[in-house]
Amino acid sequence: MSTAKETAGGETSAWGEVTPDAARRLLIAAVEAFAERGYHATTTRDIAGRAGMSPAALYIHYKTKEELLHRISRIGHEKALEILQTAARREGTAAERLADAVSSFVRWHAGGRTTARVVQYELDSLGPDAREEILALRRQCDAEVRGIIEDGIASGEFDVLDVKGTTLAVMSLCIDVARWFNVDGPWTPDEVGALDADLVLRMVGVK
Amino acid sequence: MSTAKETAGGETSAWGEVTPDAARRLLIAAVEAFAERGYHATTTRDIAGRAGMSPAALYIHYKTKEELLHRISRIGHEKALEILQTAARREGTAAERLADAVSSFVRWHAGGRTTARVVQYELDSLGPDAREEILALRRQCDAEVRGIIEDGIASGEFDVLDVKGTTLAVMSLCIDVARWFNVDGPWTPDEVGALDADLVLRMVGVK
DNA sequence: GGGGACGCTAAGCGCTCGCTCACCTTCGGC
DNA sequence: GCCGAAGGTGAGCGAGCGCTTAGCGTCCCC
Repeated sequence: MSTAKETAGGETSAWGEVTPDAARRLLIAAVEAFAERGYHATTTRDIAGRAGMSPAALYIHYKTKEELLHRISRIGHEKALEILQTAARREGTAAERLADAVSSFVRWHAGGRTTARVVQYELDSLGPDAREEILALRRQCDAEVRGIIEDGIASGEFDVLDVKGTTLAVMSLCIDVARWFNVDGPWTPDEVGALDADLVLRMVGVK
Repeated sequence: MSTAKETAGGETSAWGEVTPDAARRLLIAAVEAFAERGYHATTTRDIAGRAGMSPAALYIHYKTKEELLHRISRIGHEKALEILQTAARREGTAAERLADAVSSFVRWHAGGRTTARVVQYELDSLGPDAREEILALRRQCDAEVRGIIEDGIASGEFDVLDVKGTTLAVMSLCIDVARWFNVDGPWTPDEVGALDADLVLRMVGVK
């Protein structure tokens, strides 16, 4: 549904929906800065500088520094949810859909590590209202994965003791990729995705 | 070895080695503040205030705010390594030792979530030299787990395709507990430890 | 081709940060 | 009973923070 662009690839290609051009450049600069140094260690001067603009330019397009984080977080979570929904709703067995969900979700965390880091680890830097909005999206992500696992149990494909706990463990495996994945490391995002998909199938008792 | 106190329990009980008393109180205050708000969002006035002292008192016991993080990080990593070494070197099959390592490591991350959060997620806030020192400890932790997995493969207990990748996945499962675990949630640290140990055994092909 | 909306900058405001310094207390040793 | 070390405080420094404001160029529209 919606757009049909790259799912797990380019870092900057996913922000096409942000306009005008200057606002998008600032947002991409903010993603990079937040990912490298963290939200609180990043200054508005740093963001504006990366975007090739003066510090004041930021406030033409965004009311506060926090609004930048909020926008990044919401767009990122919406993308993550879209990835999981696509995998959950496709044709195939529960095992196939779970493997698809994990591998594409992991690919997104590895390939778009810069974005994923901000999305997954800077949630607490948001104010209460914004955080609650993002948490709702995160619960939807959990629900998509739990749905697939429940399907697999119902069809007899999976052997799972604790649905909630296993769901959380699957999410852990995917999300933690954003913490350790290194672009210069020994793996490509595809390889990590395939590896983790295999491990997850083992966790739910397939094969 | 060394002390024989609680492994996964009380937050503040593990800092007995820090003296004098005022230095320990400041360090515990720093752990709490860093865990709640992050290193960069925490002020030295906040730390001193939590310890019931004036802002200047901090600099009698620590040269900089970063030295506090460094001390916390080193002691925490040493504790984590000790937990994994104890499990790796005990008697028993590879499966028993792996389950022991995962369950006690997860218990530490869940029960001591405040400390574990700082230890696992504030590494990048350290300067280059301190970070490199901590990374060496982290590599030792990985090596302990990888060792158990290799033992299990050699003895024929485990069926693992990618040793390095599987090791990383096991660590991910344990470490990510510090991100999501909630003291007021539905699980005790013991329950999460047992659940994750079971899932890890499935990942390495036991049962 | 004049005028207003838009996008942006230079300068700087008020504030809080990490950290320092001059000074004060407490206390064990002789 | 005096003395120096150890541990603490109140005040405040210079710097850098998030954000604002006054003003400048560049378009589009009629």
